[in-house]
Amino acid sequence: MASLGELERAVMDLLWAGQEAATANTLRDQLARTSAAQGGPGHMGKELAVTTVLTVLSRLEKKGLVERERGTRPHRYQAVSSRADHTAELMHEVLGSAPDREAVLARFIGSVSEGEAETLRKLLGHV
Amino acid sequence: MASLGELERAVMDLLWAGQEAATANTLRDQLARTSAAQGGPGHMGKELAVTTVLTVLSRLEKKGLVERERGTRPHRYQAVSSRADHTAELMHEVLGSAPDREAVLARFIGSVSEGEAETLRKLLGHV
DNA sequence: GTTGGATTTCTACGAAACGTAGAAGTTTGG
DNA sequence: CCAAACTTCTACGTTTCGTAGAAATCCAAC
Repeated sequence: MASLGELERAVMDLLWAGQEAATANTLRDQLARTSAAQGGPGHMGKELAVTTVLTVLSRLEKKGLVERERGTRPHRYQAVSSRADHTAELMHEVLGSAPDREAVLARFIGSVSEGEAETLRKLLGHV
Repeated sequence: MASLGELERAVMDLLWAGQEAATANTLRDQLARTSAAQGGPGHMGKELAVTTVLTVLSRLEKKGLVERERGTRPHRYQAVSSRADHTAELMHEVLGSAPDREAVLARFIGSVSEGEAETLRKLLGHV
């Protein structure tokens, strides 16, 4: 239940990018803009129905990725955890399903850039 | 296109576990046994139709996870890459989609057991 | 306090993925 | 050549996701 659809991911990207909680309407507008940016100059951003955005937000809420403030009238939505946290969690999920964790880590480390290897060394305390 | 269904994963687990390439029939029998083991003593392993297994194998082949020898008459199937390789690749996929790779790695490392941290230090050359 | 516009919830439909397998076609040992 | 084994084709039910209209709800202004 971890993977996201295309639109779900786009919404999460917006929520992760913005610091404030956002409303469905705001998100719909931002989605139009970002899709326009991706589609090129001539490609006008497609306006989704606000109900579409709300449906997606509800699904994301059910998945535990988003929470909403129900107090305010236009409900405000925000990501439950940061993108980095979420992605790291995903990585652990992927890793966790393996009986041979060490072997996986070995392969994983083996194909990491030198710069990132350096980062990792630092993060690991590197006594 | 990276995620697998339940049966697809069960098949991959068998292919990863066995060293030899396996036939659809073999896999069907093994699937019956392993599902019986999971289901408990009273739960007799459900025999899938061979065509079911073949369908799944074809789908896995299309996904690039499995290859088959077409020469032999009962085709023989095997995993394209080891589970460790595959899982590590998945981890890179998850990580790759993030613009803030370092932050993700930080979170990831932060929630790794001390034993594994030690393993990682060794793997990283630990100069 | 009623009403209209904004907002949310409910319901729904089409496409794709997956579990499942019968029907039909192909291959091969005898 | 033929039957048994094997593979491919076709198909259906379920779940997930993009998409959104219809219905219900809420609040501000009158």
